[in-house]
Amino acid sequence: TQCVNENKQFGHIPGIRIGDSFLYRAELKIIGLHCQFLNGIDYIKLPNGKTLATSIVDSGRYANDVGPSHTLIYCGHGGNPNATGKGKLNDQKLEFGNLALKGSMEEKVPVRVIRKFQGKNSQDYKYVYDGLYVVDTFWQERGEFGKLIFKFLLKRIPGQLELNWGKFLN
Amino acid sequence: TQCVNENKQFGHIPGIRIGDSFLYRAELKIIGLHCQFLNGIDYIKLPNGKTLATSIVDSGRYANDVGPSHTLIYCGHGGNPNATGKGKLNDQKLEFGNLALKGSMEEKVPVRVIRKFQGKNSQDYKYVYDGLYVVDTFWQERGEFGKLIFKFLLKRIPGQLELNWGKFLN
DNA sequence: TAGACGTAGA
DNA sequence: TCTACGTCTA
Repeated sequence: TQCVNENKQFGHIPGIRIGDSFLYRAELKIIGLHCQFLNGIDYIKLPNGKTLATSIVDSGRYANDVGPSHTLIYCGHGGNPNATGKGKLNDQKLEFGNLALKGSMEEKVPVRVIRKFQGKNSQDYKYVYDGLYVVDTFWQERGEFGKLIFKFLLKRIPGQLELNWGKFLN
Repeated sequence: TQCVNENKQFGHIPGIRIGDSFLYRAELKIIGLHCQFLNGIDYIKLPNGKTLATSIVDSGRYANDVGPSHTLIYCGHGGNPNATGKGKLNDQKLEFGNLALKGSMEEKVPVRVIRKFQGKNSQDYKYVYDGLYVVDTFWQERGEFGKLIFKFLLKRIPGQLELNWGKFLN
């Protein structure tokens, strides 16, 4: 219970390099890379009450726009349980992780991005640290289930080690 | 994905001592103490097709009969989803983990026991290795939801380091 | 108490 | 696809 989490931090985590891979969300949490078991967006609440995102995980469950490029469109959370369209559907609200990503944009504070690479077999996957991104902008649109969702455009900070996508996709 | 799991083993795990504690089920899996994320009963299938239990976790979610003694009554799995009485209720079947515990009894192969000690706060808990037990006998009875459940009586093998229960309960 | 980008195995 | 003694936060 005395987890690294209590010292959540922005930016790179000392000792963790871009391209480092992990098998379990629990590892990300212990290491401090992403201190949430299930939630895709982790954030810190500042003394002034404002929240800023520290890290996001793209695991492929949401309709994120992802690929071997330097930009990433990440869906907000809430409203569409499990992204399956089953359960109660609601418009997403600008709260919690969504609000934190907006805060990160306003303050221009970089967000760690962790990507899940999924192979053919369900057990064949990895979480890979992809480095720091800046939230460029965000907007609302109708999701596949007709409800409003947030979309955040993130841009990878230039000059960071390139991720070898081919190494993880096979 | 190359997990220790592929070398599941019976008996003590080298390097792990009675009283060692852990925070996450994922740790137990990585270490090889209990190679199941959620399931309470882990087992090995022998070449002859028979299954034997390697380890069980008592997390307090089932109506196990537990206490600082050298015996333990462990409920079988299945039939009562989440042990909440909600969802489909069925009689438990003598299959999977339940069948494996029966096998362990017949072959007198010791089973590792891991206990979850839960404090007042939900985050205040530990999984503690309690050593090796032998399945003494088992029976069926009606559970609180009217369905048949299995109960396994396990006896702690004498001569092992005593667990300091007071250390974990507070 | 519900809800969240969880994992593995049958 | 489903279920399984998950884990945290709001």
